[in-house]
Amino acid sequence: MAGADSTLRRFVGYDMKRAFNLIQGDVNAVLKPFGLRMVTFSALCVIRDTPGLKQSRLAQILMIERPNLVLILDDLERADLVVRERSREDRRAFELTVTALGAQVCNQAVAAVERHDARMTSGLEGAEVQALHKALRQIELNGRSVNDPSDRSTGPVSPP
Amino acid sequence: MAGADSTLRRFVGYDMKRAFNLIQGDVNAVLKPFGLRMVTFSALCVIRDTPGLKQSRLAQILMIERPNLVLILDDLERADLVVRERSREDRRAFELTVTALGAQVCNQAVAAVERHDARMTSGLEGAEVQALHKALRQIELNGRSVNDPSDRSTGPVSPP
DNA sequence: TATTGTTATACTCTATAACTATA
DNA sequence: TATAGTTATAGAGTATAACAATA
Repeated sequence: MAGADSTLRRFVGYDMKRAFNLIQGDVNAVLKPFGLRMVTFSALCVIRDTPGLKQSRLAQILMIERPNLVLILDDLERADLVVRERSREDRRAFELTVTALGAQVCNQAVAAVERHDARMTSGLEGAEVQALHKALRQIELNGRSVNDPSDRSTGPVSPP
Repeated sequence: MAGADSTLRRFVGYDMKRAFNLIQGDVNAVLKPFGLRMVTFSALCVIRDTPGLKQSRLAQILMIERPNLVLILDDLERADLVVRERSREDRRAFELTVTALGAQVCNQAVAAVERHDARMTSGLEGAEVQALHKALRQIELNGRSVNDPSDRSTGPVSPP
């Protein structure tokens, strides 16, 4: 038989929602022993790779609103993984860096998430996983263009 | 330069979260004129394709908790798109069917979501979109196996 | 006047326990 | 006793307005 959700299975968004819900549940379980969630893990990685980063910039990179980032950084600072230091050039802003503990936890968490990722993509060949990354990034570009009419870099929206 | 989130870009989950957030925002905007959200649209489609469906079964199919489904069906019933009727065989249960209006709105919404889907996957060839569906469904299978050790149908988890 | 970080708030989505009515 | 649907509730995640300090 066809399956009760066969109409929905035609849509990428439906397959993606189901896959993502399972990934998110599993990755949060993987990160829990480190005291991290998906979003605090993401912030920790970006700060580690970009020392001195300002909060506004981090919010842009992760596409989250500034007010929501405050709580995420409070969380990371409380766990002694990240520090906020006043910028000397612009005393409104904070420069973000990871602590020694933060760098260590980040390394271990990245390794754990890599294992999680391998589990989630098992049964797919390397080329299939690369094609998946490519497709997801193309969709991200298309979605940005839809939400921001000034971005015509890839031209997927309706022609003039 | 490498991009501040290059560590995260290695993970399927990160690319998928970003792509899905954009898809979800766009599809909800597409569905708003129909008075639908992603989840009420999904429920409407499944009910239309499976007349007489019970609420418990629908919750299983869409992988949502029964209490949350109640509000979704209240929403659809209030809009006169779906009706709940007491089952004669089991008077605890409700049988779900779409109204004539529900069938009409479902048709139009499916067409609108098909156009949304084409927009989101533009720049990808048909074979790439098919490969995307395949990869997402494999991840869903892998994720189910992780969350339910009794499901070894595809064997992606650690061997005994 | 504009920007950085913050507070407060609200709205959605999701998850769990406990209730009712039926089986 | 077990199940179907419901209620109440609590926890995330997300979005906006308004404020203080600084530019």
